[in-house]
Amino acid sequence: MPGAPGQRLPSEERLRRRADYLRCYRTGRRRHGSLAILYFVPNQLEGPRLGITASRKVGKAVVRHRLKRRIKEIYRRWQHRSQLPALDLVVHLKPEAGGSDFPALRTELLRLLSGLRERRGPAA
RNA sequence: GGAGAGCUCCAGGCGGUCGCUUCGCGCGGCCCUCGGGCCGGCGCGGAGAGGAAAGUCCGAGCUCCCACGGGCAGCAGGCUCGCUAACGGCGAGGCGCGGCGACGCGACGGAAAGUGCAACAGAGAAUAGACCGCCGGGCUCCUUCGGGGGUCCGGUAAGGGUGAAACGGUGCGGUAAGAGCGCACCGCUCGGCCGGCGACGGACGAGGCUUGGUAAACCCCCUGCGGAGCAAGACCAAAUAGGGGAGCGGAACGCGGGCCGCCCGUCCCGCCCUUGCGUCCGGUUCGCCGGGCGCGGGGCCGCUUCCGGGUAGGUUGCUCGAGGCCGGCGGCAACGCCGGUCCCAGAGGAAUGACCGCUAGCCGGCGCUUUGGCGCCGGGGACACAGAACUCGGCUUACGGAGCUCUCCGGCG
RNA sequence: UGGGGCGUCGCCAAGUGGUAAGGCACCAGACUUUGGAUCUGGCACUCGGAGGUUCGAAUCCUCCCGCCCCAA
Repeated sequence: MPGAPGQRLPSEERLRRRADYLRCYRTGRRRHGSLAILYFVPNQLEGPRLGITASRKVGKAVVRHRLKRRIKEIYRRWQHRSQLPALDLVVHLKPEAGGSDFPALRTELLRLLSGLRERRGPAA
C-alpha cells in the first residue's frame, strides 16, 4: 500500500456540530444494516464529511469509543472514498454492534457505503 | 501438601506500515519599528490514558454571586491523641466483638432532661407482677391421729412455666417460707489515690443495688457548614429580532414607581390625557353643556443614523502541581524538613486506532528426575477491569498477575 | 455537572417496624354433552443485591446494581 494521499482524515472531514447531525437525521436519507444505520445528506462543501454516533445502549465508554475509532479507521482506509460526492454521513451504531469484531464491522460498513458511490452518476 | 492472614509491586516488551492530536526545528508566503510577528502547507524529530481515568460518596484549591453582626431552622460528623490545605481520610492507641491463630471488624457521646414504642405468648412488659407452686393463719370435711382435702385471708419473687427481654449473678448463712435481710466473690454506682497528654487502666474504700431495652424512634449535648459550579468565569463578536439616543414625517396619543443580573412586555399602584356608562351638583334655548365621584376601555407608528447589552461561533480558563523521582535527617507511624534532579496527555461530536513479525506467561504431548524441577516438540500469543474532560487529597466499587513475610492443619525425615 | 424518582408472584400493583392485600394470568376441582361464563381452592426459597441496627426489617441505616426522568 503506497502512501496514497487519500488515506488521511483530518478533522475538517468530520461532522463536528450538533446542528449538522440533526440536519442529517431530519432531512437525510438512510440505509439500515444489522449493526448500524447510515444517514446521509448532500452538503455545500468540497467533499464528504463523516460523523459517528453511539448511544449508551451500545455499551460502556470503552466499547463505544473503540467502535468509533474502528469505524473511523475503516472509512479512512476505504479505497473508493475519493469517489464519494459531497455528502454528510452519520453512522449510527445499533446496540447489536457492541459485541462485534473488526472484520464484521468492516463488511457491514463497506456494504452500506458501496451504494452511495453508485448514486453519484445520476445525481450529476 | 492443603487452608488462610498481612504488605508491596506490575498493568507487557522490541521492531515495522498506514493514520490522529500536540510541541519543537527547518523550508515557503505575508507584514515589519529589522527585535520579530502572523498564516497555512510539506519534511524531520519528540510526547500522547488509569490503578482504578469509573461511581460521583466526602474534603480542598480555583472562579463567580451574595454578605454588617448574631440567632433559629436544616444538613453532616460523633472513643482518644496525632497527621494534613482540608476531610466522613490516614497513623498510633484505648475499649468492645469475631477468629484455634496470623489478624479482622466496629454510626464507639447521652436512656437519673423529656416524649414515645414493644405484635404473639405470659399472672405480670416498666408506677412490676401472685397463674401453678411454697409458707402461716381462720372456717369446714375426712382420718389409720402422722396427717390429708376444700375454701377464705395474708406472706413470699427462691422454684415451675411464657417470652427477644421478667427489676443484679453464684454460693453460704438466715427464715414459717422467702427476700441484699446479712456475708464472701463477681458485676454496678460513688469517692479520692496511682499510671497515662488523653481515651482508659490498676489497686483501695464506701454503698447494699438504686437507673431493663430501643436514640440507624422523636430528641438532648458537642463540633462543623453562605450559595453555585470550568456548561464556573474572562475576552472578541455575525445574521435576525429587540433596547436606548438624535434627526425627519404622520397622529388625539405617557410619565413615574413596585423591579435587586440587564432590557422589554405582562401585572399592580399613583398622576396626566382621552373616551363609554352610572350617579350627584350647577347652568339650560329642554336638544344638551360644564364640573365632581364610581366602574370600565385606550394612550404610538414609519424611515435614517449612532450607541450599548447579547445569541450562534471563536479565543481563553488549560495544565508547574498541597507535582514526580533520588538521597539525608526527625518521628513507632501517618507525615514533616532539607538538598539534588526531572517536565511527564491536554482533547473539545472529543486525539491513543487498525494491521504484521519476534518474544516470555499459558495450554497439550513426550523424555529425564527422590521431590523441587529441567529439556524437546506442537499450539497459542496480551487477553482482566476499564478510556483523561478544570486540578488535587481520599473513600467505595470492578478486575488480571507476580513477589515477600506470617498463621493453622496434615504428611515425610 | 447538579438534582429527583422507581425496583414487591409471569403482568399490574397495595403495604412505610409485628411476620406479605387485591386484580389479571396460570393450575386443580365443581357445574356443563363439550367449551365459555360462574363458584371453590391453590399459586412470593432471598420484597433488586450485600452488610448492619432491632427481640423482630419489604419498611430504618450504609454501600453497591439496574432502569427512568429533570435542569444547564
